[in-house]
Amino acid sequence: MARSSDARTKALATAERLFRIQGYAATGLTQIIDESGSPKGSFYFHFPGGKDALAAEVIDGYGARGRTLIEHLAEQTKGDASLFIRRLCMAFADEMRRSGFTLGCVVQNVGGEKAPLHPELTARLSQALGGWIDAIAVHLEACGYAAVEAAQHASVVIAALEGARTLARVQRDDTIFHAIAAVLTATTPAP
Amino acid sequence: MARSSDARTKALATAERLFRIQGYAATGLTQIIDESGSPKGSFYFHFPGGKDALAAEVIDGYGARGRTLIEHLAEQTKGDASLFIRRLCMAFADEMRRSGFTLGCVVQNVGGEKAPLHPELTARLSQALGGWIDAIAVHLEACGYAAVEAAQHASVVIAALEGARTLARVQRDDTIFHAIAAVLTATTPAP
Amino acid sequence: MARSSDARTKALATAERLFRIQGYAATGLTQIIDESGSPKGSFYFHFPGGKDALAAEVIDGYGARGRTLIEHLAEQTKGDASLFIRRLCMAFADEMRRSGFTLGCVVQNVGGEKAPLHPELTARLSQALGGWIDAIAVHLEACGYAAVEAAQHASVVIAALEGARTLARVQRDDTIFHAIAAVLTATTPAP
Amino acid sequence: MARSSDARTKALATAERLFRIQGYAATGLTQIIDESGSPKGSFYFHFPGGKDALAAEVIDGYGARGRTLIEHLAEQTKGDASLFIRRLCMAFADEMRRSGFTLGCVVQNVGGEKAPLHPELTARLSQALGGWIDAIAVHLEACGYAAVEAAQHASVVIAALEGARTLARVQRDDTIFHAIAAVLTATTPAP
DNA sequence: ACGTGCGGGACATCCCGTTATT
DNA sequence: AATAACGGGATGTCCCGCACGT
Repeated sequence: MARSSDARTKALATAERLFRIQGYAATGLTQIIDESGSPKGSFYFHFPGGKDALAAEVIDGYGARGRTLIEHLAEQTKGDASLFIRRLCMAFADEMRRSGFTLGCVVQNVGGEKAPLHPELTARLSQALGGWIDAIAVHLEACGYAAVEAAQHASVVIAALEGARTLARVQRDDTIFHAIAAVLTATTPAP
Repeated sequence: MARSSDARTKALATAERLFRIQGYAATGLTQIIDESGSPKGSFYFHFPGGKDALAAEVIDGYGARGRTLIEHLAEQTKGDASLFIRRLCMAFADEMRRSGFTLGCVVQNVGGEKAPLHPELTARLSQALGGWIDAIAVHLEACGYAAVEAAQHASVVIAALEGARTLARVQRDDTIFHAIAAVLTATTPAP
Repeated sequence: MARSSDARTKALATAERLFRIQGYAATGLTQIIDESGSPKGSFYFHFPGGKDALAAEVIDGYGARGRTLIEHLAEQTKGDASLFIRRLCMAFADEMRRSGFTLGCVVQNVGGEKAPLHPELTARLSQALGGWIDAIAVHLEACGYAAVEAAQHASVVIAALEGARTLARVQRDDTIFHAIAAVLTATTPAP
Repeated sequence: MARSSDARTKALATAERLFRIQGYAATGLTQIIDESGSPKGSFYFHFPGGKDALAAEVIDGYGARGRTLIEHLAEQTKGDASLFIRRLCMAFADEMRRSGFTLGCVVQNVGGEKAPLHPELTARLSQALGGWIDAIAVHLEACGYAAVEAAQHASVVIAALEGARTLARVQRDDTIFHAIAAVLTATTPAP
């Protein structure tokens, strides 16, 4: 069965990258089309809803992949909440370093421009965030956290990592991720 | 005619507000001029460097005011690190709630669009962040933290609060600030 | 919809006319678009390089058409250099008169604003001029001039005609073209 | 007696230079004011008529100085029309070379943008040109030319020199001035 | 699914001329 | 005679969304 053209896929990947680096408003459709090498004429065939529809798909995909990463890490660190958090922080630090401190978070960048203006997109962003927090909370609970503390700690982990990306990009330094790992594992129960 | 008009001040205040709500690229000069009621013709008289120069001043002012707020809170909570952190989180939560979950952070929004692309602005953003972290670290040390731990904890506080704004705006909920207060005060030394 | 629209052609023709009357800087893109009736939205589709790219094409076209005119006149005056020069001067005088003494030369007008500032455009202008001088020199040689004198005389003919346009426009009088014809044919070999 | 401020003089000199290099429309008042170092606030005190009034004075001054140069050269070459023309051409070539092939003619540049649009300025340009041609014609007559031929030859000399500046700037080469000297002295009466 | 072209508006920037103040 | 500030418009550029035809 023929899979749908890769024009869609390439446009989505390029848009995600540019949204993470430049944000939503600063990224023009022209730039997305040019850099993705995808054809210009059929953009509105693939994305009838235009730039917002593309952003919606980017958000969903980015959210799902983030959740998958978390679950993958959780499986590798069964029962050890401290190790899990450290691994998660290091994953963020690695990506940041490898990208030359250029990659931000789609949720943060798009949310910072659209949150109060575009309810539908904001709901999607909230879902992405919620998915990550849930996945972390599930694992923390499996590691011995009480339900309420697990959810609370999970949300703080995500908040800290989100903010850490801003710090790391602006300071061009990834030590903040180590700091978070240290502080947020200080109270974890022994595995 | 007034010798020194308030056009500059009004433009800066409006720009700061809009940068916090919409980000940098999504905020047009026209919107700043219109909403601030400042004159159009003399914009480049007041800001010869254009939009970037205006952003630079916004960043510096925002950074300085943030530092002042932190130092003010520190004076009110002498010796009590836990109380200080809780007060700080509540200040963020209050502003977020009062703004209807619309106000983000200048550093986060501008940094998310400019960090890897505009070194001069990025340096200013880094200075603003550094000022906040320093001010917190100074106070934590005064509360009994060792120097290294004080700096580390201070940077995590800022990272968490930065990220919390993203969460709060997107989820339209300020409980994240309480979660941060709870988690980050779990290990503070007794006053 | 026509597969290949005439918007390009119309924009180029209008730009040439306006450059000849008003020069480059004084001619706005808006005026070109308005007067040519060509669509605004697709201007940068047709001329991705903007105003400069349009000027480059205008220069090339104007240069080529000038050369064609010269070669046409040369064919009509085989062996008679004096007649050729007189015909050429009269062609300039006719156009000047018919335009109500408004039409200058693209090379002169664009060159006067860009010559030292824009090397690429200047090179194109030089090519246009060189083409005209070459075409004249070739014909003069065919009329009995020695190679060196042919090239020299050709360049003087072009210089005089260029300057004559300035005189004619400013004085609203085309007698200068007759003066040039008289002076520059005083030394031509008999046919 | 106190002479009027040099702000006027500096503005006029700078405007003349910029008009010769860039033309009228491409030269902003801001640039004139900045480069001349003259105060901005009092520009409209010195030139109540604005940019056009300044241009008018530039033209008059440029025309008068050109006429003076011609008369000076004429005095140095009494009775020798051929030497006079050669000296004149060399003066143009020298200035062109010394300026790095950047200086055009005020009459040509301003006339090319304003001739059909601004009768008053055009009249001034015509007067400047007429003054030069007259001065040359007077001298040629003194060298033995008949009145009609003197006037005719004078106008061709000016036309050729005007056009030569365009060629020289665009080709970055001053040989055209030598060519003109050679061709236009081929028929001069012996001194 | 894709290239070409259109429509109209917004962008940051810079312009020239005029004020009130000194 | 110069300053600081304004008014409003124009600049070139680029945008997003949508037509066509293939």
